[in-house]
Amino acid sequence: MEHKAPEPKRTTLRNVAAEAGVHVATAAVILNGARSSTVVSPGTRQRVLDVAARLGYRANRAAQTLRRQRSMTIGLAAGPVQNPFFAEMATLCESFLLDSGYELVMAMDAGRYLDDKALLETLRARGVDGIIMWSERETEGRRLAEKGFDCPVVFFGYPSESVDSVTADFGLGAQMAAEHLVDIGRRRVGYFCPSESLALWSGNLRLQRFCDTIRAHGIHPAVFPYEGRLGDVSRAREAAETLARTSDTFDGLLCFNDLVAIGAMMGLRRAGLRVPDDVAVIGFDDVPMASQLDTPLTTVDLPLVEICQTAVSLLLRRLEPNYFDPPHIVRTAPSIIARASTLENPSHPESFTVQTPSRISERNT
Amino acid sequence: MEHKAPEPKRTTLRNVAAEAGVHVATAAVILNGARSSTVVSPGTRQRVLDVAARLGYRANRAAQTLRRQRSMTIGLAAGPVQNPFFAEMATLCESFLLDSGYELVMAMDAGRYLDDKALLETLRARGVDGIIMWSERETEGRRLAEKGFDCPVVFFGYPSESVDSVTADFGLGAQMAAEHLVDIGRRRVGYFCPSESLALWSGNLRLQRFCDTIRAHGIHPAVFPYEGRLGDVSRAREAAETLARTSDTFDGLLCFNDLVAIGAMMGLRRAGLRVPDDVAVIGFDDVPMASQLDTPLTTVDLPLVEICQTAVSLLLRRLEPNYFDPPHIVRTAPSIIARASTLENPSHPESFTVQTPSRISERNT
DNA sequence: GTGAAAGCGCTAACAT
DNA sequence: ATGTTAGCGCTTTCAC
Repeated sequence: MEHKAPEPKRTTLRNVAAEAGVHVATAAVILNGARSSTVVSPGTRQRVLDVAARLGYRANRAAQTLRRQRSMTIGLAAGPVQNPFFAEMATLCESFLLDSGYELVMAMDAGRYLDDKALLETLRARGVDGIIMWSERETEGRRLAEKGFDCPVVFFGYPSESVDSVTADFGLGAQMAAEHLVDIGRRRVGYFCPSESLALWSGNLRLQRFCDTIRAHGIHPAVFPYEGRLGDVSRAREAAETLARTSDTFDGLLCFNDLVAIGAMMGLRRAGLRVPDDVAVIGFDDVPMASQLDTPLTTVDLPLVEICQTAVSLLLRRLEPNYFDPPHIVRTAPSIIARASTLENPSHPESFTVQTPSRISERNT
Repeated sequence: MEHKAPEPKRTTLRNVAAEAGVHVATAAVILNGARSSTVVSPGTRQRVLDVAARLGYRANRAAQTLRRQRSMTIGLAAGPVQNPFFAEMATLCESFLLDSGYELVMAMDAGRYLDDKALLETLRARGVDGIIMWSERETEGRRLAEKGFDCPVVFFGYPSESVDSVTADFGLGAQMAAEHLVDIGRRRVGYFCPSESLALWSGNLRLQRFCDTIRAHGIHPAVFPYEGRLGDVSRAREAAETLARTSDTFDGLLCFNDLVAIGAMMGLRRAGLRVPDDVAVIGFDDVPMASQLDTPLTTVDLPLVEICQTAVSLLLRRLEPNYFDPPHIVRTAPSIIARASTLENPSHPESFTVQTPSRISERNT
């Protein structure tokens, strides 16, 4: 039993041209606006436009890409989109790219945890003109990009000598968090993080600077790493619960990120500890859920909008012909958003202050 | 100051062929495995393979797409990836597609809330061979797909007469949830949902069947809609808080989805109500966070893996030449996962049972 | 102001 | 077993 005819062949430029009685080249100039010396008469233009509209013409991207040698797409190689931080990042990048006429294609990886080299290759094979890459460690992909990939790459992560990069001052963030814990009177403070984060540049930075800052206050910091991945709330919860049951040596915790902090708060609570009364908790990223929790979470907020905006413009700049600037390094400053999870007087559970230092954004040439 | 030379031109099939001393066509058969009558001698094959590896040859997708008239990509038009349900859906679809040699391109929409017609067009313009579309309402996009788009489309949503669709029995889910609330002794039960959901097929289904089921038990159900979007936890929280402060006519709540339920629980708690003691709460979707909450959430779990798997195979089937079956409708059954948010005796906060009816998957011809 | 022609990189039917 | 040929749909330089 036949249901439908084979698909209607798509309208091509040739069809439009024929129907309008002009040459394909003319139609091309009118419809796909190649900047050309060609000027067309208003009459012809309108006629072609009309015909195109009537026939529902849409340019064939593959053909355009092949001919123009650029696809007007940019690839994003980041973490799994299940992590709200990366979901947000993807959305922001896409938004800024669209403003410039580009489209975003994601190397989603289907949770297969390919190495980032494969991600890069996949993206390039898909014909992207450039790549925004979350790069937090010395990986094969990073090395590949650094020694000169066949399309421009921008890192979001730690600075590179040979590739544009945009980075956030995670150290400062950790310092602010540490000082905040001390400010509210906590003296037995620790850093709680999944093992995966220890391999990351920013993970180490957070850890180091947190400890340094705490020590500068004459306090001995504790570090509580647990076996787990960055976005795994349930591992964080289990680990925190275990930790709380086997040790009571802390009253303040900086967590690697908000997801970890959310897990931690739940684990602590299951173990009978109260947040912030017994333990103050701080996260990183300000994911949407953070402000909605029963105990809203104090967090170090990265200027993600600025980060994505910058990454996009750096990349698009590289795409301009005859642009051979040395690599840029753009640094952005985090801010701390204080909420109930670090409230001094936990009687009313709303956020009490938002401390936002002016953002620095310097350029290093 | 010059930083790097213009990009190295990519290795093309012609380069490889020349270097290996064979014709491009031969190289094409060897490297890009076009199914052809052509058989090559092992010697030549190896030589070409070696050269290709040495030169780092990768096929130009645009050229292949243009020539083959298929891109080996499938588009996904669904909700925003910030919603964990859609993030999961995207990941699953991508995974199944990869298994079949296809890639997933997402119409992410950058939070611009384009109508789905525009989404479809965007995807098609990007050259996808087929589209998986979340379709829960009579929209322009749905109509466009139903009257015959120029590539196959599969709906995830409610059944269509002219397009393949996969759907979950949301009605059954709502019924199970309603009965569960009654079972645990709740008598003043309501349905809590964002206004956006009322426009959705499944939203109405949940609402209707919930009310019907409740009435069948001789109880008068309440409906609490609030102004808001599907994935907006904060609006749900505010609405629930307001509701709790202005009315105490409920002790059991079915929420449109888990995100709404999470917001609801927080709002209720802020208003001084306890979950499940004062109000039992149920969600839909079983998002990862649901099981991790302080009060783990009872939820109606959709067989998302099965749904995505099915959508992918239906779509790929349509792509086969000479396949003209009438539209398929595949229905999947939800199950209810009972956790602490509906515990009868809320003394210990772990999940106490997982009730999973066998899944039905029928086909309608 | 418009048309002609060449070709982007690859594939598939056909010839040898 | 390999080479020839003819484009896929579009852009761009150049000629008219």
